Amino acid sequence: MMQNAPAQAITRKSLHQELVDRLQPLIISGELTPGSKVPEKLLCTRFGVSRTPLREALKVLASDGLIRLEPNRGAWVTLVTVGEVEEVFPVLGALEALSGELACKSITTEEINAVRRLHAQMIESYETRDLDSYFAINQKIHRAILLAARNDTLTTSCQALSLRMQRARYLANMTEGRWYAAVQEHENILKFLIDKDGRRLARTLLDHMESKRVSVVQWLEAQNEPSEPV
Amino acid sequence: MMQNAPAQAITRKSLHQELVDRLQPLIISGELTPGSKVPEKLLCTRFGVSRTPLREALKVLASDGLIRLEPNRGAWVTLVTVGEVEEVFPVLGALEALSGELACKSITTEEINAVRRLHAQMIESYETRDLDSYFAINQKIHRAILLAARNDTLTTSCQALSLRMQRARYLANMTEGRWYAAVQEHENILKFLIDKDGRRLARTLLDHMESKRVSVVQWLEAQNEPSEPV
DNA sequence: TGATCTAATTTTGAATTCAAAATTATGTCA
DNA sequence: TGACATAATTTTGAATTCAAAATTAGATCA
Repeated sequence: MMQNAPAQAITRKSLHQELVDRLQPLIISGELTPGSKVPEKLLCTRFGVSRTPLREALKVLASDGLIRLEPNRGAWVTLVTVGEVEEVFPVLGALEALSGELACKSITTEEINAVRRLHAQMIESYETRDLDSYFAINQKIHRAILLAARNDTLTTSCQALSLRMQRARYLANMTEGRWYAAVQEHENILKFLIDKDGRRLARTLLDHMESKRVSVVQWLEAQNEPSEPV
Repeated sequence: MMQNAPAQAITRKSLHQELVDRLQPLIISGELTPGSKVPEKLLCTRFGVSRTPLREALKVLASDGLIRLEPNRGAWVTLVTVGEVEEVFPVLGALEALSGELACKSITTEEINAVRRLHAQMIESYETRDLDSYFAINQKIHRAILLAARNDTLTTSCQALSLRMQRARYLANMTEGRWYAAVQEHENILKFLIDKDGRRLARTLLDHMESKRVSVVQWLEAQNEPSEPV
């Protein structure tokens, strides 16, 4: 009947939402192996919940494209394919460009300063070649611009797509040259944001995303070289 | 390792997916009254299913923004607010603009001819003042361009947002002037598509969406005039 | 009358149960 | 042995059950 309450039992908001929030990082981080089956039973044990809320969460994650449901065969962790990257990045580019444009219209001085500080931190991470930290701060900058756009729908859409790419982007090992270029792009992003030049910021964010796309695709193709593409 | 069968294999739809597909039209059409509670019990009876798959479907619809889940209080049909429209249309505009740009790169002559025919039909609906038909064909044109863009992610994102606006757009009674202007915009859309002028097509689609936004907001505000906004 | 408290009822959230499908294991025979 | 068929087991999908929360109805009293 009642299962013993495991270490960190979940009590907060709706259980399925909590599970969505907990499963996402497992997928992004690769702890749930891409291409593998979602271990329903194991996850139930781990989170101390029954199958009902877990399966509700899986339905939501499937509609976000993080997992794929095969009727009568279970749930599978999707893997980032070149085709998907080629599809998602242009969309993400368009959305980030919009976020830049809108942000320039409503961003406050304080918010700009916050981005300025984040940028400085990111440069520091770049100089010490701390990739993890670099990625994390990078994310924060993009998110800060997104929030300054004052459009929750845009934020949600961006985040959903971003999530799908995050696995790949995390793993994509930057070359020295690409890394340098990315930092230069970010200098421009900061500049145009300070200038509140929406047009140029949008353009730069679009190009930035296109560069990321190229970089991620290159990495993926290098990965697929030795083993099988899936 | 695990190489799966072709994606388009014989996939019976899962019950929850079937329910999502069935509930969407009920919400779009307004059969489920905006702002009202989702009648869980009634829907179970109507569709002859238990609460489990229905509730799974509701979670997915909630993540699409068509309903809102209030913990311990049930599911509520969301209503289109001015704020939401002001948020969604710009995003939809950016995505449709992208779709136009991409479509110009890959659309075939046959597909252009299909749009041409749809356009002609739409003009006919306009001339006979058949609003239902006009809306339906209008949708098909936008969808045809979207499909020509060859980007499933873009299609999915657009459709999801479009769905949220559809209720409002459906109800928005066009003024004679607005309707005429919309038809003119569509003349340009067709022209730039035939010319494969991605730049101008994108621009036109963006402006078109902006016009729609204004039109829908006006209608919504007229609605909110007599009664209370919720 | 109507405001407030309490009990009954309904609804919700989630665990459990159960049938159907898929997977794995076992046995048969060329 | 190994290809195939069949039985046992596991997994999945969905109905049912049950406890908790919310809502409604009813009673009490100022």
